[in-house]
Amino acid sequence: MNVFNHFTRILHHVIGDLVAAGDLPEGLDLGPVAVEPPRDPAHGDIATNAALVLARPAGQNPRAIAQMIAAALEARDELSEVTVAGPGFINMRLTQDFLRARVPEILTAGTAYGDSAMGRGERVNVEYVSANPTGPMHVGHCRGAVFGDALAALLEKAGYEVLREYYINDAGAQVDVLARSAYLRYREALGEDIGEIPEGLYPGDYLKPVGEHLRDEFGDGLRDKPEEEWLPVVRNIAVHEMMRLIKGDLQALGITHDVFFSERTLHETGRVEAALDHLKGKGLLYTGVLEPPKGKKPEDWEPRPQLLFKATEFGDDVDRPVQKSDGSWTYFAADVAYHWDKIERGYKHLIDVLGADHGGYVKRMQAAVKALSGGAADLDVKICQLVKLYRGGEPYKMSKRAGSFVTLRDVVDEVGKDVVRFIMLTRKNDAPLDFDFARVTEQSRDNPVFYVQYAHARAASVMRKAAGAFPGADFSDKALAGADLSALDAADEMALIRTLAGWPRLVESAAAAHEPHRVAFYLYDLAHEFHALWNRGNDDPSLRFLIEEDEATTRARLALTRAVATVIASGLMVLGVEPVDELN
RNA sequence: GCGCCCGUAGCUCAGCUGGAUAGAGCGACGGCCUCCUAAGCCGUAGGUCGCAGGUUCAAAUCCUGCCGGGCGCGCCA
Repeated sequence: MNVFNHFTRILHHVIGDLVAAGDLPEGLDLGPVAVEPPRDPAHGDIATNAALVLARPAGQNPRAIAQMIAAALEARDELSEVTVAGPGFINMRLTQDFLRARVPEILTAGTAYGDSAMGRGERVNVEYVSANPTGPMHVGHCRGAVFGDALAALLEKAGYEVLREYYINDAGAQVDVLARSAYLRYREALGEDIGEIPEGLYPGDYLKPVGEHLRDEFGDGLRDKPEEEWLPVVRNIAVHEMMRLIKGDLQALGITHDVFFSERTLHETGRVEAALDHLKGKGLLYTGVLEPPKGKKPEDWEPRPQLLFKATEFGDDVDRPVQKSDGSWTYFAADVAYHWDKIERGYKHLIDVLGADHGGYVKRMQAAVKALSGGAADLDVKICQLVKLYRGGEPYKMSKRAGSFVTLRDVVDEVGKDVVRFIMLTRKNDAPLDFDFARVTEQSRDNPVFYVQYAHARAASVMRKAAGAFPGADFSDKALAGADLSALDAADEMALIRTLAGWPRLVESAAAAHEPHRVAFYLYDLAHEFHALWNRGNDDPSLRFLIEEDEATTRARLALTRAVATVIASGLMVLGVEPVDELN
């Protein structure tokens, strides 16, 4: 149950009754009415601004409205206290029984606790990673990869039907470069001395196996052919091999996509022309001359008529070219076709996860989606800022030219997938992130992954001890869900339950905002509360979870412990991190 | 020059889409292990929420203008 949605419905009923009784006017907009936890817990468990936002449209004093609403709410037996505070806030306090009832709810639901129907099964297309198929993934890619994957899982938890998609940029000049680089490795595999890899080609060793693969398949059959003949063949194989590499890298991070969409197929099947025709049919394509950007005029700039999309009609700053001077389509044109394809597949909600260098791309793509769908589809573009690498506080230098860039695989091998995933989500996506190898492998308290894992492991530890202390007792979740919880009454125990009860709301708000990092922060806070409760037992043994001479109290506390572990596991599942029962 | 993002404690960052007295970690200082994992907990210190206006019952949050940083700006993807 989302407690806040529950009381939103109750509040709407109360207001409806007041309208029916003539105490409030009809036609009030309840949209701005918020039911949320007060910032200061001393104010209660639930607060609403209803009286404040209704005062003006109702033409009444906010405190007077608040009094009427509060009087009606006092009849609810979930609430132990209803007060009007300040300018007209209504503060509510939940009864202990209502809060305690969340514990069996969690134990019964298991990690499905927090699942929401908010998405109503609506389909969402999430495109992420989409790294160029020219080599293994490097660290720069892994933030977007983890972010997209966690966002997809979060949306699923919130009740959406999610498709995870990867766009393969296999049509541009860079895959021709890849092909030439692979061809060189092919000649090398045939025994030729190729010397230094020329400037402009990819120098990495990862192309050597591709060269050997080509040799094994074709012998020397490609060696004396002209480039126009071997290039398409080599390119296809090289791209395929690079995608195998990338998929392996992604798997190391625990990421799988449902659809790998090839840019090349858009060109080969005429989908680009079709999409542009579609725009042309709406009168949104024209031939025109663009102004050069002021202050940063390219040397070789010359005014040139070109085919433009009227992006300015949909909020962009300038109209955008879809055709290059040699007649081929721009990357944008293909992307227009790609997004049109998504729309035609029935997706009304599109999300693109892109790197920071694509920031300037957002408006034109949103304009295109608006134009293509006639406003029926929306596109949210999540920009992931750069990850700066450190080792022990020192910036970690990378040289792409020397081929010494850090691969995603290096990072995962060194610190583990769970650490990489969690750390990538400890910043908002649009804030830069520092990643320090030394710190995240240290397993110290400033490493949030281990902090959260430790809480989960401690919970598991208590359960192990309990089984030994009470031989024959049934401490299964099913049994604990039926436990008498009246022993749970301390302020910090109730506070912990409140936090647990906030998980469904957090799922919904994080999903609505497309912000999976909120899950990571929530788990950190939850772990902190649990650690604090745990340590209370160090000062006062009667407050420990296991009281050997009091099974009833023990059962109640174990139920709470399992509820904490369950919600942590539920959250970690969204982040794609394995909960552990022991640390080392 | 234009667009987008960012600016919150010494450092790294949250702040629940406008709520009440702005929070956490690190760093500093001081406490807590014969006892469920001290990889933990508790306390102290630290703030003109970049600056100035505006919107309203209420602004770190929304609007405008500046200041500072990042990314981008036709034939790279």
